Amino acid sequence: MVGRPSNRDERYIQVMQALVRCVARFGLEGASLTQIAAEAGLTRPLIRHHLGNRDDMIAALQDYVLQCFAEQTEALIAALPEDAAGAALVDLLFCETAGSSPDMILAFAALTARAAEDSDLRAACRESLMGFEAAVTGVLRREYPHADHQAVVAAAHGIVALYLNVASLAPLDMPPKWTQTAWTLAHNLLKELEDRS
Amino acid sequence: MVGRPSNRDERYIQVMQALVRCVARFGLEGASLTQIAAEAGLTRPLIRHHLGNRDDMIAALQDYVLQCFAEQTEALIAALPEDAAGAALVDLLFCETAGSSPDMILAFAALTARAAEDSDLRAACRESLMGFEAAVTGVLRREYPHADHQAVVAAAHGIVALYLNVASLAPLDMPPKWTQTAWTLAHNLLKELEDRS
DNA sequence: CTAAATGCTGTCATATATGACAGTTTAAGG
DNA sequence: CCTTAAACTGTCATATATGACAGCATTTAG
Repeated sequence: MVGRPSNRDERYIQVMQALVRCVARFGLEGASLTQIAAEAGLTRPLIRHHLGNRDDMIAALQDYVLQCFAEQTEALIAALPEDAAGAALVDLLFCETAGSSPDMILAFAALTARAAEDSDLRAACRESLMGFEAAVTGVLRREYPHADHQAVVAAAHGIVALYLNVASLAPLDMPPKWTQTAWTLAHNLLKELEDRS
Repeated sequence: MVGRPSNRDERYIQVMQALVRCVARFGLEGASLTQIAAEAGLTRPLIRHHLGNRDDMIAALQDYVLQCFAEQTEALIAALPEDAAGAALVDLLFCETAGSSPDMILAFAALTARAAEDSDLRAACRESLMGFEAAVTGVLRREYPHADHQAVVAAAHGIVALYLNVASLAPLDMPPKWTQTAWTLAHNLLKELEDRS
């Protein structure tokens, strides 16, 4: 092989991360390509060289966000201990930075808004979200095998809803007490499952 | 008074409703003024005539959305029956169109994203949200006066989180079972309060 | 009928964003 | 050193969005 080595993959990651940050703050159409490039520490012609025009970029963003979601979910599940997996999951989601970053959740929300007009995107987002809930359901089902299936599904739904709520309202800088209430509530959902096992 | 009668107030409402719809779909910067005007059934120069430039419009949108939120919350609370107010509240939020429309919630979410860079807006959104939670807390506190205060606050938080989640994911057209799970979960929060009263 | 105040439209200039591409530079292999 | 392939930059043309304003139309009071 002859020629300068390619750094497309690194640039791709670099631009996608910048794009996630920009979309989280300014929305899908809010950030100019120049802003995105600056956020990535690059120039506009360069990011175009690597990623194509704007439509190509947002198409790439869709893949990136949904794939990151799936990967981080998988990693999160894999990192759980054998015992008290549910409690560990909740703690990871709410306290640590182990889950997806708020910016990623906000970018997902921006995609969600656009999904109203793009049936493919809508299906993909739906699947991604259901996958997340299913993963949480799996963890709880394993920890509380004797609990009612519907109760487990409901608990997983509640935990996911509380998590998404906290993440998407992160820009508001809510008081610690507020965030803690969400965390406590999530743990209560677990405890209720335990009591009914 | 001499001169043609003013219709500023009607035009204001008309444009704000169109703006809410556009912002819900395309984000704060996503919709052009021409699109907004078309959505309102008007022309671009006309909406400028009544509402000023773009910055004026989004400033007006902030007031409009936050005020609508407060008013609709108040109306919602006022419409509750004496007995089983909590259950009625949940039913109204999830089933009927009595609560804020999904578009309004999505517009609020768009404002939330911008709040990261505007401390006044951040404080206003925070206050609006806390006010909503406080209103729900008030309803529950009245229905379950002997329940632990923290438990009531937590239940209100959970109901609000579930509601916001359902509303902001409305564009994904989630299956009925999913929405119903959120509804059931909200009712479970009430039941748990009742059991501990 | 006249004047006044407001609603409404057409149109221009400007700013910004985007797309495109020619040309330069850099790093590897032979 | 020479070739090659890819990264990178400068710059132009175009499209779109916005701001601004002059002027016309409409409705009311007197």
